[in-house]
Amino acid sequence: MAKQKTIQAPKGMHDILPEDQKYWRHVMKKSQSLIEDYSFERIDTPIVEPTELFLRSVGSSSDIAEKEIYNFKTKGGDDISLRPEGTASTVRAYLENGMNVRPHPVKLYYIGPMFRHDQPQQGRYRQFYQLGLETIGDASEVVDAELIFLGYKILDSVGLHGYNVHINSIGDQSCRPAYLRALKDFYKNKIKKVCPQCRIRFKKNVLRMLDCKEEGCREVNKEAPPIIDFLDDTCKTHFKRVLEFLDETKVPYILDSSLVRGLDYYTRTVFEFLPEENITAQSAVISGGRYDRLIDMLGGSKTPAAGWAMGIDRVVSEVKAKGISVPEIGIKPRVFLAQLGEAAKKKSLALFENLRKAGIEVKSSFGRDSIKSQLRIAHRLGVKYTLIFGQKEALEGTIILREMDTGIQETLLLTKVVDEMKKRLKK
RNA sequence: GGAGCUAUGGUGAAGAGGUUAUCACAGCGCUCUGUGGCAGCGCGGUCGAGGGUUCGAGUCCCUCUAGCUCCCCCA
Repeated sequence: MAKQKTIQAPKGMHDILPEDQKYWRHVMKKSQSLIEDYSFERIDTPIVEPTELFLRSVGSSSDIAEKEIYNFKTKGGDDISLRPEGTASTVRAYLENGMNVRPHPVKLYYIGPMFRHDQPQQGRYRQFYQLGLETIGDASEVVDAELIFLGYKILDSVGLHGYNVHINSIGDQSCRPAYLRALKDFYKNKIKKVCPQCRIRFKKNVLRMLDCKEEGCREVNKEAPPIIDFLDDTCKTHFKRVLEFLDETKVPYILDSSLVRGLDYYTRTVFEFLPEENITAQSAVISGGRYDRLIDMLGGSKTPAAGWAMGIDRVVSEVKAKGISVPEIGIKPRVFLAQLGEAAKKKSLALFENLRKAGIEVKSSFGRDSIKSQLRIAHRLGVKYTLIFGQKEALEGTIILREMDTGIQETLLLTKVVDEMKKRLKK
């Protein structure tokens, strides 16, 4: 029979191999414990949702909706999408499960894979993992600040330092329209100087013109009126107070009037965590903001909320790149149980379990037959002792204990072996 | 959507048109059911896929696919 050709993972998707699991576990454990200390509760939602949920939340003119969404029809004809982010699902679950009657704010977090049909490159995958926080039902500035502070603490706790919070306010329904008009006026007679993409943005979403990276556009944008000047009193006060809270927390932040974010649902505060140096399009490890209108956009009553999402893949790859040491996963064995012959093999399983139950870090390789290969494995594992359990021993009810460093062997009674091992390993 | 680079056993590499594709490490097996850390021997690739040029291609050309990277954009 001809050899079958192997199958690759879908484009932009990859496996997380055993040797990398410790980094993932480290990042998730550290962040989860901090988040739970701040009384966020975990929520898990389906990885697919009705496509309309994302179109309504993220905005139909956003890149996510226009070209990055994985959508398909079910056999029943429903239009379904793989989730491109977590906030919409969380809010949907909040509304659907009547969480609006719980004491507010409702503080939720999620961890899981997200999907965007995008061109893969460094720090950017079609399936990637996010950890996100949402605080629903509290309009006060301290919420924004707490979220940002917590993000900073999380990066710190996994061992990543040197990140700045880039922050801006993009106003709300009452003051943003005036700003958008001003922006339109500003760009009107400069339209031939900006890139083609921006000409489209001019019609669809002027705000996005501000964070265009094209050389020509950046030049133009320098002259653009800053949104701060257009914030109304409540938005301005909100922003000011968020910054005051941040001053207290000592989180390093940078005011960035070009930061507008790609999702339509944001109001007022928006922010990104970026490294001090070598900023690229994929540098943001955490980003988020306030979204006071999303919940009513999704059919709830008007409820203020704020949140952020962290790209776990990016954090993990930074942790690896920086050589931060993380705890190993699994036991490092101190005893190897080698067995040979049918009789011994049969009894080995029970013996292994007895040793394990006694708290002895033991490994074995039951499938192997030759003592030679078993000892070789024992050696590679770096165990201190190997227990050799053969035909003869199984018959006599004994077992050989070999000290690996010296090669000294002695015979023990099978009934005594667990106690003896416990005693020896204590030293 | 646009651009560049890459693609040889599991991993890392050699092979710059010509006999059975080389090496290291790892894996597995055997020598060896009774002993490891430097043993010996063996197994496993048809060279990303498909076309083309040529007497002859891993080696040249084309297309596709994937990986990496950049633009766009995002976590």
